[in-house]
Amino acid sequence: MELRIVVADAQELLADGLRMRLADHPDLRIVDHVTTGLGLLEWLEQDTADVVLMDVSLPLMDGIDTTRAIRTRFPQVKVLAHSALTEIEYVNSMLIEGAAGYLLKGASKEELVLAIRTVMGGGRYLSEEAQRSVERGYTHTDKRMDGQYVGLTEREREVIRFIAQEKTNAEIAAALHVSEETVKSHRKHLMTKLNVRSTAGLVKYAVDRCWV
Amino acid sequence: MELRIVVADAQELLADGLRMRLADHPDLRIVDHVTTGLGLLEWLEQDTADVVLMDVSLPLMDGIDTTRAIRTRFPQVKVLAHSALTEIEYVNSMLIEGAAGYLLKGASKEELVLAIRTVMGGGRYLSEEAQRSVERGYTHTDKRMDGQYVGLTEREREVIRFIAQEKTNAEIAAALHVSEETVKSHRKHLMTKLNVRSTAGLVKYAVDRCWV
DNA sequence: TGTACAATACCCACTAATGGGGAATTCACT
DNA sequence: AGTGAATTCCCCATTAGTGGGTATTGTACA
Repeated sequence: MELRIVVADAQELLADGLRMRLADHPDLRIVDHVTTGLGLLEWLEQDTADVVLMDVSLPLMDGIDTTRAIRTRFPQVKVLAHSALTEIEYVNSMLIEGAAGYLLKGASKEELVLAIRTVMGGGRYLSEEAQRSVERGYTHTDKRMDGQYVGLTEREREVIRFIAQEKTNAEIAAALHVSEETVKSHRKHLMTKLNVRSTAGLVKYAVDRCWV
Repeated sequence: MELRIVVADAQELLADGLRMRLADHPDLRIVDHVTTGLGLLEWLEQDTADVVLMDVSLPLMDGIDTTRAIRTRFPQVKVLAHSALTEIEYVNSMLIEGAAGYLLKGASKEELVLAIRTVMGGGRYLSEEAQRSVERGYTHTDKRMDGQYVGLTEREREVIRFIAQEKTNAEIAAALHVSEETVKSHRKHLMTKLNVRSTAGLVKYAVDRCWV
């Protein structure tokens, strides 16, 4: 009857903190922690878990992509998002990719336990701010208030990475062997999809997803 | 003979993790944790500490500014930087502002204890990557290899905050009641001081220092 | 008491980026 | 065969950003 929990967070210290908070719940056992999304997938190849406490901002493969991979390859594993980010973009993305809940890192011990038990019982758990974020819709602009999730293409991901690395359009065009016009086009699509007004918004998105 | 340690980190969970890691060192006691720089200063008004484990990225007042304030107002308190950031800009800034060491968040239990004992013994402790960062100099460009720290002025801080918030020059100019040309001028100075090539670099800096 | 420097504000010229509008190609999925 | 997504490229008008300056004020300090 023991729940096997894996923590996916870039900070190992955080896993220790979670262990401490679950100390008086012997049935909720943190069996291991991984620091990257890819690491988590490899771990799940070797071992089993009931629930993953998944940060959105993970190196190598972020929480959103990793959650999608888990739904495909390990559908029996519950994903409980565990992040400091409250933006609708991330909450929404995680839920669409299959997360059973979204817990903020500032949550209390009691909320942590409640969230884990809720998702293991087949329910959905949303922290208050995550719930508000979903209800409020996109904050950056007036567009896309439907909250519809639009994924980025591979090419768009490449371009936004370069942008966040302070590359100019010309440099990106050279690196991708396309014309500068194409890069501008991708940039335009990125801004529309992510509902941002400027490069600043693109950079913050890339940073949040550890794409830099 | 007990060392009083205060943890300043936006994530409370991290403080719990540190407590766990120091569990078998009864003389190293984490007496409290605060989640903002301002909160730390208020705490020090009321109580005493021997050492502060200070994250660079703190809300309200970041680790760099808070360290400067501590050196002035509580010079007897040792500051040990504890961050995930390894960029020379942050390592350098913390050391110049008076930090006695720079520890990475991925450090082991043993390194944590060593770092605390070193700074309490009057020494300076630098994590390997922090040491390399200092030696390597600025990474963004070829300029400022001397590693000299250049602080930002109040006005520059205001402007970089607006930029990271996706404001246009016209909007910033209106908000500050100056001409658009002045905003451009500040932007130029910011890029030179921070050694970045584009808005992307400015945004990342503001995000790292929790100025957004 | 200069003078040196930092901070702020401003101007001009040039380049880059943004926001409209399209459009052609390929490829996958009906 | 048709639809749609992805990628590629183009034009044009406007705005933003970059890099070269200058002027004023105030402060620090030799």
